[in-house]
Parts: sequence; structure tokens; C-alpha cells
Amino acid sequence: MKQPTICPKFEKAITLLSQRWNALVIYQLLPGPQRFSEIQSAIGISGKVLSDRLKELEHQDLIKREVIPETPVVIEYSLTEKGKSLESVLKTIETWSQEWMKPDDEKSH
Amino acid sequence: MKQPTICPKFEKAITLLSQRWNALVIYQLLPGPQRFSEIQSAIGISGKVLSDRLKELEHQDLIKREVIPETPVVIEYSLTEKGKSLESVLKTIETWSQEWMKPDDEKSH
DNA sequence: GTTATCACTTACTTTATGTAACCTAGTTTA
DNA sequence: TAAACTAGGTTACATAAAGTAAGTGATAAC
Repeated sequence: MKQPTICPKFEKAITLLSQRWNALVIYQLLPGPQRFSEIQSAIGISGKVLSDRLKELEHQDLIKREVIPETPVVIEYSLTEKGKSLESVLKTIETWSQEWMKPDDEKSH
Repeated sequence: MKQPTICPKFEKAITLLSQRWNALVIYQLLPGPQRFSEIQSAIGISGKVLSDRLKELEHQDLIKREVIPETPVVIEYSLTEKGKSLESVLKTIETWSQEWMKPDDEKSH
């Protein structure tokens, strides 16, 4: 029902980046490792969905989860090489947004 | 409930690109104008959601809708300058995907 | 021993997306 | 002339994804 016009790798990348929160989570981790609650409050995602996303992104080898056996135990999320490599994409989006987006002060359309 | 750590323009761009189908619709229009049913069958989106997306993207001045008074009437969607400027973003994603994604032959995780 | 925090999970609600049938206008087919 | 077809949608209904809020288990502070 859908001819394979689009490159599967590209489509997979688009699916990844089009999934809500994924790009923001990666973006948030660019400066360095962060903990669950830091990510959560920084981007305003619900705990439930963040939990899902972190698992999925870990599964896709974009981030890694590290349990640091301090006392109390600390859990840190950080980008893998693959995750870090998305910086180029995010920077391009950032550049584009500076050029073309107006901040929506006008909440009422 | 969310400190304004993230640039609003960037966040708006991310919201745009994170909305399902938006990137693919723009991508599909990069080579030139297309009609409703062409876009629909090319990317496998439902008519309902495509209708929504086209309106929204038009409202955001990324695409334009043109009624061509042939017989029968033809409706063409094409990118505006702002829409075309997203090519840089999409190309970066494409490049990234070629380097880092493996096509998911392994549908069973 | 009550209260608090972190990193979640679970149950439930709301929103987004998908499916399929229908609509309007023009067009061809019989 | 009527039935059927096409393009570009819209509407009603079903399912999937996301949000909300409360709960859990481990540890620690008061």
C-alpha cells in the first residue's frame, strides 16, 4: 500500500526524530550526563513517557544508563557516540530556527 | 512548571519537526509541487491526518495550496521559501541516517 | 517511626492517529 | 440519462499514544 520510494534508513531516522520528546531528550543530554529528574524538569515531560523514551533510546544505542553505586545510588543517563553524532542534526535545526521561526508570543492564532 | 531553559524558537522548530508526518510531507514536496493523493500514497498517511497537516503547514507558511483551474480542477501543494529552507535540516538528517542507522530488517526486536 | 527523595510503575483520562464510509463536483461509460 | 469513477476532502467511530496522579521500594534525614 506504500511504494518503497523513501530510503529505509532515512525513514527510520525521521521516525526516531518525529517521535515526541526524543529530540529534546537528546538535546538535553548534549552538554553531559543527567539524571532522570533533571531531564524531566528541564523539558517538562511526564515521568511515564520519559521512562519509556529512555528505555527506547537506550535500546537504540543512542543513550546509556549508568548506575553509580554512591550512597545513595545515582542513575545517570548520557549519550553514546551515536547519540552524540545527532548534535549535527540538532545544531542544524537550531540554526534553522534562529533564521525562520518567530517565537510564538501570539498564542492566539 | 518548566523553567525556560530552552530557546523558544528552537523549541518551536522541534515541536514542528517532532509532529508526526510533518518532516515527511516537507521531504516529499522538496522535488516539486504535488497533489493531495500523490503525497498520501507516497508516504502512507491517512487522508484525515494529511488534511490536518497540510492546513497546519500552510498556516505556518511552510507550504502553499494552489487551485489550478484546469478542467477538472487540480490542487497543488508546494513549498514556500520557508519550507524549502528546511532542506538543509532534512539533508543533515539524511546524511546522519546513512552513517548511523541500520535498516531494520530485524523487525522482531 | 514519620517524612522525604529518587526512579520508576500502575490505573485512569485525554488527545492523536487510523479506518472506513460519505460528500460534492466534474467525467467518463453504457 | 443514469451509473460509476475520480479528486479532494469531511465525518463518525475505534485504537494507540501521551498526560495525570497516585503508589512502590529503596534509602536517608529528622
